[in-house]
Amino acid sequence: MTTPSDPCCAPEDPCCPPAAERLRPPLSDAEANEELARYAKALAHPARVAIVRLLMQRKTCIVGDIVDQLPLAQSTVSQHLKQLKDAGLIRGDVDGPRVCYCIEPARMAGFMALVATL
Amino acid sequence: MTTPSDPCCAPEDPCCPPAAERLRPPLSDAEANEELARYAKALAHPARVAIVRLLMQRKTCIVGDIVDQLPLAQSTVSQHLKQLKDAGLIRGDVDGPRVCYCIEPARMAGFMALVATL
DNA sequence: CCAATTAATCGCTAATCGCCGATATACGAT
DNA sequence: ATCGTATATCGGCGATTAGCGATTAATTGG
Repeated sequence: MTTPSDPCCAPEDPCCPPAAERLRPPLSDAEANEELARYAKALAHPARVAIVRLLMQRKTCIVGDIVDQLPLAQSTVSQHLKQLKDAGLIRGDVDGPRVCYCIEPARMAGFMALVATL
Repeated sequence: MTTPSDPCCAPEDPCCPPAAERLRPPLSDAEANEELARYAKALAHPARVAIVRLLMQRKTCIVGDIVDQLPLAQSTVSQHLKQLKDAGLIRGDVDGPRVCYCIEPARMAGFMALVATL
């Protein structure tokens, strides 16, 4: 079994390759703009930037620990997590009564690549 | 006089160093998050991404040409330009009856640097 | 099975965004 | 001085965001 202290996104589960990697059709100019805008929108709030940074630091995906790190109500943090997840930048895995979030490295790399094209 | 065809942000006016370069005090973690969020918010719309890309391509800062490139009303484009300007990513110089916008390279580099810290 | 814990979702409010047409402002040309 | 062009700003509309407390759903421990 997986160790209870590091339940999801463990080393043996690299946290990304499963389904997300599509072929990336060339991606037209307008599409690239929309995709970059979507990522940027996901990061357009300090709390969400903080969450992403937190998840980048602790490889182990945290849960309600995120709530403790932010001066916001649990429901508000949950909404921010949802936005990041909808944008594809993070992923949430259910682990018993709690949920572990972790970065989607490929998406993050895609975002950085798009920023670099500016 | 400057050539009428390339009125502002001309090579002899590098378009950035005048006033914007402050000392950049170390910038705390929370401040970095807020700054990154501000930049991201400015780019959180496809039209604004398109504007930035346009300004990066044509070194000569364009004017209402931007309006012609976008499927939006003049007033709407003006609003987007204002948001980019307020975020510090672009600069607008009055040139007679028209206004020339151009990238603020230092700010753009700052944004990319912040993204790289994620 | 029941209680406790965790996270997501549901209203709700206030604020902001995105869009537009219309109006105001600034400037050059006549 | 006036007209025309080029931008910015205003007012208004519907949609979205950000925040919260309260509630619900899921799961574990007793």
